[in-house]
Amino acid sequence: MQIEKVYEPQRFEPQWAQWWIDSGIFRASSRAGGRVFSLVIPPPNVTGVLHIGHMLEHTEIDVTVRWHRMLGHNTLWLPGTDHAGIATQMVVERKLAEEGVNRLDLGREAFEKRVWEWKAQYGDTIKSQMIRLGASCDWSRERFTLDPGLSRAVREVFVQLYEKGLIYRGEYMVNWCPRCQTALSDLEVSHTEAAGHLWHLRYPVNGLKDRYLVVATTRPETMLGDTAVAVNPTDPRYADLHGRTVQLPLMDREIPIIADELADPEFGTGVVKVTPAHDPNDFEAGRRHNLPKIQVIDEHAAMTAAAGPYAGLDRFEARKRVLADLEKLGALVKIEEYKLNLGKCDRCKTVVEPLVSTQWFVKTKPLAEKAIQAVESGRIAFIPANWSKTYFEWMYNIRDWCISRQLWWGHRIPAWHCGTCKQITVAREAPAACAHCGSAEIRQDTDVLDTWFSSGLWPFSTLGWPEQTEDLAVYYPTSLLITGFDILFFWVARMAMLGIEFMGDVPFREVYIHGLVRDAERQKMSKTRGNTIDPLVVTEKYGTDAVRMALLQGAAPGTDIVLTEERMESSRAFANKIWNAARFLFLHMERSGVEPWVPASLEEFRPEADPVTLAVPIEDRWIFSRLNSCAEQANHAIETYRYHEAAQVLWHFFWHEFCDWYLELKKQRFEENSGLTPAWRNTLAAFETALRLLHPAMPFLTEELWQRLAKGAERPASIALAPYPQYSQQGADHRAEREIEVLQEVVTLARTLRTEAKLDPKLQLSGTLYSRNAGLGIAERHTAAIQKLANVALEFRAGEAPKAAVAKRSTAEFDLVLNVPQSQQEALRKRLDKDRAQLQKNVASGTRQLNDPVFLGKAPAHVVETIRQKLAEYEAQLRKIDDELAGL
RNA sequence: GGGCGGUUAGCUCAGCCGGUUAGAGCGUCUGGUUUACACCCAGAAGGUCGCAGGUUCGAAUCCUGCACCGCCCA
Repeated sequence: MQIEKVYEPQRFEPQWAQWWIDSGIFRASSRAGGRVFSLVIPPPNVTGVLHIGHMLEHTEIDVTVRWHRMLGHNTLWLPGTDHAGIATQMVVERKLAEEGVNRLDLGREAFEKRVWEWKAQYGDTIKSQMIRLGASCDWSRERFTLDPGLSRAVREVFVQLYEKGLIYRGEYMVNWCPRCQTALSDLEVSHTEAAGHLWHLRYPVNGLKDRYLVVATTRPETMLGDTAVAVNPTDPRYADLHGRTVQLPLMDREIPIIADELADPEFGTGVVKVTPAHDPNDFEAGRRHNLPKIQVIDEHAAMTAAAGPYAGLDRFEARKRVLADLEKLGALVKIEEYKLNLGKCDRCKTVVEPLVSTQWFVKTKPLAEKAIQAVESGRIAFIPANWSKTYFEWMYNIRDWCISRQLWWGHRIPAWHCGTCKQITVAREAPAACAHCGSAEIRQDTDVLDTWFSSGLWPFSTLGWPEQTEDLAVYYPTSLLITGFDILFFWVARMAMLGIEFMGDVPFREVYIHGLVRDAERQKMSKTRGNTIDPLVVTEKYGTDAVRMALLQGAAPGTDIVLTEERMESSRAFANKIWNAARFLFLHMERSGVEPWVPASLEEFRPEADPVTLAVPIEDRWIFSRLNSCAEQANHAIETYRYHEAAQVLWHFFWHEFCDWYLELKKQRFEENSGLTPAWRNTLAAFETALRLLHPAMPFLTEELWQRLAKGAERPASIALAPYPQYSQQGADHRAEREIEVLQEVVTLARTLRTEAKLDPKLQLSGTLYSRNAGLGIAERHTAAIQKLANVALEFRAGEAPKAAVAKRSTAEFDLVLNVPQSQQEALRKRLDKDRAQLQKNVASGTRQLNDPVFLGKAPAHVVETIRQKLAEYEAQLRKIDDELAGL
């Protein structure tokens, strides 16, 4: 039974990753029955690559999913990808540009073909990466948003919403990206602060000599499209001008002065220019006052013919020329520095241009109301709960959703325009004729839908809707969604609205919002900063399990995750520790002539008694009690998404209980050629149980070791299908825990004393342990173990240590005196002084409380009692220290 | 402008529905060539819990204000 000296995950991780998929153990069955746990993946971009944020997300999902699977639940993790309209189209366009081709030259059909080719080439990258990282999803149910079934769902939803009047088409102000050549929703525009200017322009009032109005603008080029100026109706400065006109410089156009709330009397001069074609607020004002819209900037951000002499110029060039010309006219009266908010396209960072155009919209208010209600009533719960506030904030202020995109990669809008009667036919399948006039001269709308429109259906479209499939019946609503806050509005909110509308029930019962992965300086990771961590690179370096553990350790709900090389190194050390614990066991198994073995039933295991003494070895009783407690904590932590706590509990148990104490105690017990004794069965069962506890967090290592351990036994095919250890009341052995605690206390006492006295570690010492209570008897039972672990031979005496004893150290229960040379007195005195100060503080604080009648009157009895006991202990310890100091 | 969150050991963070001497990992220091592991073992040092008030017998924990940092929405 050879096992390599050092943990080398690269040797076995890829094999298990592949075996898990090939063996189909993560395939869900809708007919399996039992409690259901289902979850859909937040679909990554089909042509993208995994970044460390995905790995965090997938690790958290995987821990939860594996845990449910081990609990025996009917568990489904449904994977898949998103077509990511703009992003993917951009990538392919860039690729074409390298070949000197643009998409318009190519034509729509040929372009779409190229994108599909691209998808075929790169579409499986994510999948292979996820497999490598051990994601336990059901690949037989993998979906892509442009699959025929999901496309059908998209058309069905579009048609139904249209028929309900919740989708409309109309001419409105939208965010237009001049580079992507498409409309964007409000969410796809990110606002950044930028240094700019506020230019003050002077417009002469017609019919009043020497009377001018001064307007301030950050975008002077739009003045070419001004069709009014506005003053506040309550502003006395301009009350006499209502109904008059001004003469627009450069264009020499007469435009009205209107009274409208749009003008804020407090801001600037209190007069604003009104450009209904190029500003959303002005657009609304224009509607209120029936103003004409003059479009002076086109969809390429160039000036239109309506801009007169500026026609054809780029918007920024036009700005310079307009300013220069205004200055010549003396119409530019002031320039101020100004911080402005620039709206940029999320994808390409081009400054968006507000343009009036005809687009499709979803009327969101009625959908949002139900989605709000679902969270208010608790049918959807956010974890951490605070995220519901952000959700409500957005939902209450929701605006209609522009869903049409002037792209070629996506779901084509199922609407046909009639060339004859100009009416629109919306249909699930391509109609032969116009539904209104019967004309065959119909053409499908050229726009595609916002990608989020299709991902909004993800929790049910992936399960087969609109077919009433078995999967849909069993796995919808999904149990949980784990995702990032950055897509709370884009995706989570839309799924909530659409799921409730079309399924009549919420799409998920809980939403766990994870944090952001940051670097050692707490910086966000980004390609431009160059501080990204490639999951596959670090996985190769440290092992997937170590990276997972490193991520989990930081994954406290509501906080960001700081991932550093040091943290991954220490996690690898943990993995190495487990590896070596296994190695230790395997070596001794060989010496003892023990074959790999696991219990026939992996449910609860009861440690067996020694056939001679008829007693269960104390360390076995203890480790099973500790396992029981660890199981309780780990289950609770995973159940409540406290991944950091699960990681910590498992880490501490394995390293500092199983390795530091249990295996150290076991070392003395192994015998050559003993065969598979009850004690061996206890040890192997304990180790096997510990591996199962760790499996959701570290699937590869635990599978590798478990398979070696369980060789030949009747058992599940994989540790992933073995039961997750559970707490049981009978499993708690308080007497065994007390025994080992005493042992630990005495051993630690002796070690501390030895180090403090700076004694040769190899020197075998003698000493005396004193105690006034039953602890003495317990310690005495473990004389041999104490001797071995602390290298000290003890005598045991009832009562207290002699006052004058030197090299003495005490706990509440014990005094330990080591027989050491007299030369250590100064070191001892320093330590005693320090301990004394702390104890005096404690005694003072306890005494104050116990002398306070108000405290005694109001504090609960058990608190008072605890303090009373503690105080007595402090006082006793203090007396002993005083005695020892006196003896020095 | 509106909203949310943070400030605890050198670093990264737990703890916060009030109640023992505030914890962990990493780092630091001291010592260690015990045939599982130096990716290790043993031990130690290190914190006025951002500041100022308040509530309470009792506050890192609850309330108010302030400062600084971060994020989201307009």
